[in-house]
Amino acid sequence: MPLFTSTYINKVDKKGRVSVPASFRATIPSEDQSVAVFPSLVSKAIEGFDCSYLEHISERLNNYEMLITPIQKQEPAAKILSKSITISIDADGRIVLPQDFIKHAGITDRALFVGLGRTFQIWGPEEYDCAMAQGGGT
Amino acid sequence: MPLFTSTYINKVDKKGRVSVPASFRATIPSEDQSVAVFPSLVSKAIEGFDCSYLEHISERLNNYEMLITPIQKQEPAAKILSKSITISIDADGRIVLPQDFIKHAGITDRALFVGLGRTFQIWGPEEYDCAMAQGGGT
DNA sequence: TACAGTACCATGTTATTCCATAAGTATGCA
DNA sequence: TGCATACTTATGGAATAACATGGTACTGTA
Repeated sequence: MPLFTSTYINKVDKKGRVSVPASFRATIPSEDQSVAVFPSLVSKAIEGFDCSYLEHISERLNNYEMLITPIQKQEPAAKILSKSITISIDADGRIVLPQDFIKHAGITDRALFVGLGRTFQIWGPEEYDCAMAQGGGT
Repeated sequence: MPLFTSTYINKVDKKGRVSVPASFRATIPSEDQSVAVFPSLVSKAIEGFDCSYLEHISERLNNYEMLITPIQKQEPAAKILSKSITISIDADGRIVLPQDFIKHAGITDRALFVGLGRTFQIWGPEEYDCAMAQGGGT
């Protein structure tokens, strides 16, 4: 079951250190205990996935086309790649989120991990509730 | 293909532990003795199915589209994934239901398993009778 | 030397595994 | 057909392992 599912809330310390939910770690190949993340283009959240998914995003780009296309007209995939970083998961199962990512998501002391199958998101709990209340409810 | 059928009532202990009906276990592939469950989006019940069905739901999502679509506009499949957990069935044929799932279904000390073919539901017996009385009965 | 980043260790809590028992069901034999 | 035996199933409790989290020590860098 290589899917990210469920939601978890973990604490974030002053240095931006936070535990990755154990079930998320289980879906990441044990060889490269690391994840790729970038600030969402459309939400106050951090998007995340395992690193192999980066290649999947890259395949959407025709890199030659990019050479002759103004940056304003380039695909979202280009923007995603330019904003993504890979973070390694330490021996205790934690990652350190960059301060600007934390700021983008409005995270203070707690992080909400949302599993979405092949990808996941990291939210500030309050921001997530707020976003879901604005039409996310079914 | 084996199907979930019939209904069973089993006891739930203080920790949320409950036996999965033997006939349900028989319909789950013996390799991964586990089930996926989530709080129903439309009922006071817990929805359940074998894990391969979770992948089926995941395939409904285009995760790349998700990266450029606000969460408020995402389809129900995203919500299901974000609420689903996979629970392994222990050596004694039991699972542990999370407290918030139990609360959602109004379960106290007994759980009603309802077979629905490819999927099943877990209800509090009283809530089920009540729901069936309100026009659900066929 | 001060700082940021990283690795290491320690602890309380929660979840999982193991063992034991009882009840019910099917099986075999006289 | 009646009775005894062996299984499966459901359930309760206790031992064990995993997880999340806070803190400290080490590393390199400005």
